[in-house]
Amino acid sequence: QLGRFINFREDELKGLQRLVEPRRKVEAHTQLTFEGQGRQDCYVLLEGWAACYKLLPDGKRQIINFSIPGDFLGLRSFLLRTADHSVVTLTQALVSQFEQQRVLETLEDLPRLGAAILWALSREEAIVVQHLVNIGRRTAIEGLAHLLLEIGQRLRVVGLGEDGGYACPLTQEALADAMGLTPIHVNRILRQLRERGLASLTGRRLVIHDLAGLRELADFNIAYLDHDGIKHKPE
Amino acid sequence: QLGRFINFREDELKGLQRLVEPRRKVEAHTQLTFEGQGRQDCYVLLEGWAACYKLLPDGKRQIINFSIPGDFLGLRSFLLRTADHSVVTLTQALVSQFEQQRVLETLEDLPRLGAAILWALSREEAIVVQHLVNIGRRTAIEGLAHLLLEIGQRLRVVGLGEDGGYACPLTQEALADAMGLTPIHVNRILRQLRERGLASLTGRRLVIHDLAGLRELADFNIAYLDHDGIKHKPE
DNA sequence: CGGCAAGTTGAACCGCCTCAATGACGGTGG
DNA sequence: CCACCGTCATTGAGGCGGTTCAACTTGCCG
Repeated sequence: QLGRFINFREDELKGLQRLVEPRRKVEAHTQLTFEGQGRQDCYVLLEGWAACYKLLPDGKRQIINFSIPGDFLGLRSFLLRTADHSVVTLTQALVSQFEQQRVLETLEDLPRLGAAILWALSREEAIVVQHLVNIGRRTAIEGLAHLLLEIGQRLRVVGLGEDGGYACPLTQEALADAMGLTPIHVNRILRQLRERGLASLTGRRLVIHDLAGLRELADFNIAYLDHDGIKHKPE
Repeated sequence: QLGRFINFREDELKGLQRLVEPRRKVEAHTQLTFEGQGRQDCYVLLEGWAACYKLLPDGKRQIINFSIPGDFLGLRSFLLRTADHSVVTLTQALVSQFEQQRVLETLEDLPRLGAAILWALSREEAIVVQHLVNIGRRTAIEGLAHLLLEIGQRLRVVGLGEDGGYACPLTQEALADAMGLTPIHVNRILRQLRERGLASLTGRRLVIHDLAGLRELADFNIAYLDHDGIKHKPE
């Protein structure tokens, strides 16, 4: 995945591989990291879906973003003293773990790897920023449309999206926690999308009936996801 | 500012200094970067306040975060192909500019500098994530209280905050665009904060009357800002 | 067949928005 | 020195989007 940013040299690939510990299979609904924990490792999600979220004292949950295969998990608080969020799997998943200390050591030898991670983090933040706009300044239907389009595009980049839809294990409750809404309202918004002939989410699968219409509604600009790093500008 | 993360060596400081171009004085309400622009430089804000935001087609504005002295401007889209946001100054300001190309070259020689930037970016993202929670899952008064506390704490870290309040040039409109509300509603919420004896924002200055009460209301946990990098864990 | 998680629908309520008007302040020019 | 102006703050009345509470359905799995 990082390879989308720069073309790695041999030694860089080797260094990267040394970092990755054996893969681990994980059940659905398992906590991978907890908010507030001190020592933090970072994962790469190889298969399955996960969500990164924060909890409030009264039990409300805000999902920061959804992770699909190829994404980092916990990259954000990797260098911070305490994790600022929790991560939970949404489906069965396959992950591999990085150790903080070893990554830091490797970074000193392979500076270009650091730049690649910097790029990945920037992209992740661009996604979070879009969610902020979704919640803050878009109506429920616009924001939800945007979210569904974004996920579709990200899936396509890693080869998991087909035209016209994708397998989507997100429950209405998960979507609600991501959008700052109630599951009940998400249900009604999904119905609106269906009745308008734009998209329908039924039985773990999203079908897009009118891509152009959805994009127009959501004001979806692909630029923040489409980049493949600065490969286009070789050093 | 980056020095809060690691203790730099001599050569690293020198390399850092070579990167920084002459300081530039900028008027209030000047655009520093535009969403969608291709070539991007990155700034450090030395004096004054700025805001980073996105615009929607219908003219609505979402402020992503506020920048105070010591913050990077545009760090997030530094490595992305197109800027995902705009930056505008809110007051008169003093900035110095980095050039993308030269930073990338320097990173190869000084890998620890890369780690420090990675840390700064992580911290910035943690702030954005808090805003997401403010807007998504907190009520208007809780979220606003949280935002005001966060700014106060950040100011204190750079030596600009006094106990009991701080100079705050944010208009109610700016606060509204940050919180996903209308200026009118921000006004009413500020009144509530005043009437509850928690804090009052009048004439470019925020006075905090009951810090503990505010923190309780906002569920403010300082951890996401308090860290000073991994200095505590020398390599 | 029983049980649980997720989805669906209705009715009443409230937080925040919209539209509209007024007030307070600092700057500018006559 | 005052009249004028633009920007920001303040307040009211009415409406909409989204919530809350509650009930019922559907689908899956043992």
